[in-house]
Amino acid sequence: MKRKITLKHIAKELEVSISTVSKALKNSEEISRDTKEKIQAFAKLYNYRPNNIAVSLKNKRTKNIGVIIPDIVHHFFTTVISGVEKEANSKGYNVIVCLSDESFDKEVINMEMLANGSIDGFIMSLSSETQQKKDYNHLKEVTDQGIPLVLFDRVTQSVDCDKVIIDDQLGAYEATKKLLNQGKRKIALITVDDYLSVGTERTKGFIRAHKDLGIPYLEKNILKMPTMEMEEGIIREFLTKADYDAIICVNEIFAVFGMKVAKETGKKIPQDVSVIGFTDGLLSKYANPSLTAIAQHGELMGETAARMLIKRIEDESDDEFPFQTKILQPTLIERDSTIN
Amino acid sequence: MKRKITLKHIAKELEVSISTVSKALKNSEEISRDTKEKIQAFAKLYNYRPNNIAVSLKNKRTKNIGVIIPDIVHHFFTTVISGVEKEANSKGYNVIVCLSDESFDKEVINMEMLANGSIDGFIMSLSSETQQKKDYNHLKEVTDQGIPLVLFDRVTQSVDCDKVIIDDQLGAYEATKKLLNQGKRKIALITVDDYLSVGTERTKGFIRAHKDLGIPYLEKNILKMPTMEMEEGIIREFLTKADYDAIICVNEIFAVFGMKVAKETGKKIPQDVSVIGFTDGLLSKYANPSLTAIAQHGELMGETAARMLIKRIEDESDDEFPFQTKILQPTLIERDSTIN
DNA sequence: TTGTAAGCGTTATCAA
DNA sequence: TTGATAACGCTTACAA
Repeated sequence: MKRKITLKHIAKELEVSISTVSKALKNSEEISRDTKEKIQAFAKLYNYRPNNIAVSLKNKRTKNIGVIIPDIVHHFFTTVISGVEKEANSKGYNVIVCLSDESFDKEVINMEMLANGSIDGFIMSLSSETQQKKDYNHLKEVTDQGIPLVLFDRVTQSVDCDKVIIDDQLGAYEATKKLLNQGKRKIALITVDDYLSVGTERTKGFIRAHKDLGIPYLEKNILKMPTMEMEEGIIREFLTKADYDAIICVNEIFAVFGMKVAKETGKKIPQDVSVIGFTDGLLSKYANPSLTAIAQHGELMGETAARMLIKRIEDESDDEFPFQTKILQPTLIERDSTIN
Repeated sequence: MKRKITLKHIAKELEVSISTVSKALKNSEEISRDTKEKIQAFAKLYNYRPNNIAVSLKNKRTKNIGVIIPDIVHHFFTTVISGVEKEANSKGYNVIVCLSDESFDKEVINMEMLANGSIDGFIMSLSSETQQKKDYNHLKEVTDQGIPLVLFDRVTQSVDCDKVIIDDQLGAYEATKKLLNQGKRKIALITVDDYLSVGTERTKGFIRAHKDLGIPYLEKNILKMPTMEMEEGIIREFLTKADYDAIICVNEIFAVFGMKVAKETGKKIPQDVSVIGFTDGLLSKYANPSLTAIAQHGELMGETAARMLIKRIEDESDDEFPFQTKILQPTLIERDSTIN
């Protein structure tokens, strides 16, 4: 077993001091060419690499970014990680991923754990429990300590930090408007309870589109699911009883399932019922018929969040620049579940 | 901005030595009750938390696990991460996720980066490029340094380490047998090129099932895709020309798409054509008709890998126990794309 | 019962 | 041009 080699080993072997080795490997002007060459050759031969931990302790920079997300199974979060990874890696950062599992406690624990020196900054999306409790002390603790934080997608007004969101209201607005313009008058909306920021916004957009076009929306056609978790029974019951000619859903799983129930009850898609879902993931693409979707651009969101965070981390100036909220534009991807 | 408090601060404030503080916070018997209480109260008040980096440097233990996977968009890898996270967190470890993007170079870079002290061990699945090149020096370097490594799913014989795989051959074998037993005689197999370990194994299982039942398999009904990436054109062309009464695919994306093409050409599923896919993900569950799938138990795989790794990491005994390869059993989940 | 000092692997300042 | 030393924050053997 080849043990990892350190500056000390090289120094002893070549009978120079540790600091000479350190400088030589940094190609410092202070060291003579001969010595540098000798040391560099030796280091290369033994494949020397500085120990990240020691460097971190010294510099108080870990080059790690902590990402905390509610779950990893929803395609959207996956794409965000992918974007964060990409941007972070290109700037020499690693990504530590923690899952809160939609639990407040796990979110707090993970945050505390990482905040004790493991990372230079956080990128996170709030767990549903956190949004429900409206308890953001753990976030404030972290920002108080001067650790940069970027919230994305599920954010809160109560914490001062950089944010990246998509214009959820606009996404819902445009989807709704499209359907209304095509003559749909009985649109069903399957959304989530208002404590989830995305639920509120999307519902707002839905209502606003109706108002703007002077068409009444049907209160009883709005279903607010308790969480983003699939509960087939609730959706099935709702759609069985409701009178609708279109469905808009807060995520693609609900949408695909809604489509299924509609078909089961003899409705044709998109002729009888048009369906649009949030999140443009694999499900939407490969559903049958393929699903018209509101793309949330998760990868871009991740990249943007990472870029903002790294800028904050690497900002040397003492006068802090003000926090920003970047709002990305959703895109309607038209497929076969709506009339084009 | 509240700066992070250290032992030094507490020591100075309470006019004791740093080691007294350290011991008091560890509830050491050496320290008097009075002193301990005073110190603990102060630490609590100021919310003292030891700096992970300093502890890591001292103990040569980071409590971080590095996970390197080819991509994060395939549902299977996502579930593996989820399993690793779960097991790791429960044992006090964080998970650092790196994506190789199926690239050999990125795999090497990520590994080197993490190997320099950032993690206590690796869990990884080989990138396709690595399996193609058959160059595993980066893995050997790491194991030579005594860093534990657990390979999962895409593994290689060439590296001595713990491994977790599912019995891919068996999965394909059983799926094939089921179809043959139902009278299907013209099964099409959409797999991947042999350089990917999973491709080889699944093809073997397909062929073995035919042999065991004494039924000839159709060489021309086997399509080997260049990678796991979707290339609609290739699959569409293949299925358009082929004469088949069932399809088995190496992943659910291929399967769902295969189903689509079959339907487009007027075939009924499952009456005319039965379809089975590897990976039991969201796509399979919500496809229409829902897809019979060979579950790879990604979450269990992740948990198992993490458990094996942590055992290795925490093993104190000098006589190393031999490397293990755990083989998980796939499960056939029957849905509507096959006759039950 | 408390404190001193060495050490983990680096970097950086200052002295030789 | 090189080296000794202190420092990052913590742990621990040993001394007081």
